[in-house]
Amino acid sequence: MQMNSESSPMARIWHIVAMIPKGKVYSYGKVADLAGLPGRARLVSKALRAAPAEMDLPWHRVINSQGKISFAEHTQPFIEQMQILRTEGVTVNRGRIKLSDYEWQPDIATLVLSLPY
DNA sequence: CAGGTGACCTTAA
DNA sequence: GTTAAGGCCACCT
Repeated sequence: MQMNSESSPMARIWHIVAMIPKGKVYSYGKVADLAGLPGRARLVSKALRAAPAEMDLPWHRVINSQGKISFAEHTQPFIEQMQILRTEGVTVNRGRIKLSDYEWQPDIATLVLSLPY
């Protein structure tokens, strides 16, 4: 999906989230950074809520900077996110994920080629 | 316009 | 390992 430099902030966020590989996770803040929106992590959560279901965006791979699922524990969304991550091979304990094991390490070259110039 | 609220982040203790 | 404060920004009362 190639985009021009006029793509909306939300579209750029979706684009980055779609690049997170199965079995990996990435934080709201870092997604915002790669989308060219430093300091706007909250916009990422908004974008995930607003994403059309048909996009099949891997929203579950986005967690907070402390390596935890951001939904409140024991809530339905929390449980759902944890279950999906586990089916992808991610170990989750009490909503915590070890970033040293599962954080996405984006490839700069690939990234540059897929972003607007 | 003035708060309050979030699927947030960094820093400092 | 925590938590608290301050910052942040889009939205809603």
